[in-house]
Amino acid sequence: MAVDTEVLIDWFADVGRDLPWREPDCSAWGVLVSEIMLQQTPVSRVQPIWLEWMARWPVPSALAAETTGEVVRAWGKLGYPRRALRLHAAATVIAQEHGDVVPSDVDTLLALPGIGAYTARAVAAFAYGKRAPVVDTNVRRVVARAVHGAGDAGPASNTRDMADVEALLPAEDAPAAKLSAALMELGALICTARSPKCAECPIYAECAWQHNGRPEYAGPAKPVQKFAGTDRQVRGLLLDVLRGSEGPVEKARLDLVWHESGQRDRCLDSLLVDGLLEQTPDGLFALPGEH
DNA sequence: AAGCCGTGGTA
DNA sequence: TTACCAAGGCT
Repeated sequence: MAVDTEVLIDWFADVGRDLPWREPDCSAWGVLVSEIMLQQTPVSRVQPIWLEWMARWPVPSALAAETTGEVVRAWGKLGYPRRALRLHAAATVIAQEHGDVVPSDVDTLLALPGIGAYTARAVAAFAYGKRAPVVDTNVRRVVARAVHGAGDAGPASNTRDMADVEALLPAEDAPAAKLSAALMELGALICTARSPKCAECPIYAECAWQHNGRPEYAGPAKPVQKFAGTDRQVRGLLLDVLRGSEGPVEKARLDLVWHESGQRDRCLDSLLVDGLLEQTPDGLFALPGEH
């Protein structure tokens, strides 16, 4: 067997990080907020913001009562600020339709904005101790190596990836949820993308990748996202002006952040369309609700 | 379903 | 320095 469930669960209990959203008294809301923030953003950058949010908005209805502009401002530089809008929208639905209680059912979670296949199951498992295949980039890499003997995971295939993990999960809810956390932690701490620490791996002896002689990744090349010069960069620069200002600003101020006017205006428009910015009646630009 | 959506750390 | 990487989701 390529994955020794009990060994992994014990390993996680031993060396798993003491992250605040893993504390036994952390609410399901706290878990949900952490999962959204952690989408594509490292733990070290999420932790301080998460602590601020929990102190300020301890329940979904508290966040829902804020303007989206204030939420975007508090999101800071975590990146992908549309996540903040979706979390605000999810909090609103939870407050209004679910009695301010984060749902525990995967399908109900999936219906909320910003919650996809990973996050829905992560909340079910980590907040409610349910058995659900939690598949993120770490787990995909661990399974690719330990189970399939490959150097890394190929392109994601939701159905197949979840079936792979499902097959590893113990039958009972509690140990299954523990294993889900352990698989993620193994990928984050040991079975990393670059320079995996195989000498410290709790399942080294059973790992199919080791048995295969640690072959290099042989799948299709993974697309590399550019950043410099993209709309993503320009949108970030524009939004950063508003995050750093008390109130609305004139367009001339925004024009300073990027030289190419066509791209600049396209990005400004897309921010308005997304609801990350608003235009005031007198033509200034502001975070939504902050004027 | 391939590409877009931020930001910063690391090798 | 460039390139890769980081608890994805949406269209």
